[in-house]
Amino acid sequence: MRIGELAARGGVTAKTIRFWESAGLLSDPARTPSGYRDYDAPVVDRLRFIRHSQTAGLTLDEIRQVLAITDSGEPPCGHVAELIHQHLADVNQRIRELTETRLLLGDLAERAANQDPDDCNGYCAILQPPDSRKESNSAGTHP
Amino acid sequence: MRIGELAARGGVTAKTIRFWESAGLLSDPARTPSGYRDYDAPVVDRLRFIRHSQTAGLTLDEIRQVLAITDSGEPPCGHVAELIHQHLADVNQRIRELTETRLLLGDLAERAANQDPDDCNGYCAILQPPDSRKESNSAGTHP
DNA sequence: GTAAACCTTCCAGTGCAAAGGAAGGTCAAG
DNA sequence: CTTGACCTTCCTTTGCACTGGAAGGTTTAC
Repeated sequence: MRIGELAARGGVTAKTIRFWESAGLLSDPARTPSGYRDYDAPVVDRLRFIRHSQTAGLTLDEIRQVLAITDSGEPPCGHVAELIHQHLADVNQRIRELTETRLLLGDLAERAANQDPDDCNGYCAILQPPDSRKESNSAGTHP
Repeated sequence: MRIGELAARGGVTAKTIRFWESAGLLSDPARTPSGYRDYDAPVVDRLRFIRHSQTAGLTLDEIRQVLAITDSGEPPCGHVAELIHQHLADVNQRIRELTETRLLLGDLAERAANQDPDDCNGYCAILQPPDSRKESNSAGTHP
């Protein structure tokens, strides 16, 4: 199978396959006499594996490491479990941050709804940090 | 005040200030006779405003637009409200995605805990997509 | 008087994960 | 025989927000 068909079957572009190859996620494929890449069917599974691992939040570099261990014949379970726990922690942290951001945005949206434009002395009052709204503002650059 | 002091007061680096200036978020400051940037105290507020807007999820380009409107003397409330609602939607979407990822990772972590390395025929069984571990074929690849 | 700390401009690089395009070679159908 | 789809390598660009470094000028402290 040539790269176009593999790309279609794996749900990626040919560009992406060449890129993954150059990044060490795919080993150098066989070539036809004319130099075209010639793939076996199982490579489709490998592509799926990579995409699935991406969905789980692993970077290409981490996926590359897991694949290298897998390819060595060693079961990568310990390494993978470690990566997963690390990512679980990262994702939880990111969710916490975003939840905080959402609260902030909700507050801003509410404020935007009852904002009198005349109160925007200095910088837009909607976007002012809370601690600089309670005092009279000192910002006044108004070119 | 020179750039170093402003940086310290604004909680950013001097490099960042020059970058923001080049990106149009800060107007060209006055200069000392020797060419050093010479800032007024209110610029600290502007830095804070930028950082706070970043926390709210706005890009530098969007912040630049809001600041341009503010600097024009026009109240940017409508524009800002629109940006905020857009970002609220983005953040909610991102949280949904991450929550899904967390579920997936939790599942993977659990699987990793009771994984027999011998079951890793082919690729690491922990990271296999569910539909290739079972017979059931529910095609549901999501971004 | 000198050394350190600070400032200037300009150019290049980082990280991630590709996408875009140029210049050319190959393959199958009509 | 020609068209056009597909393939090759190599190089550049994207987006975002900086960060690093070189080469030089200025200010401040001792």
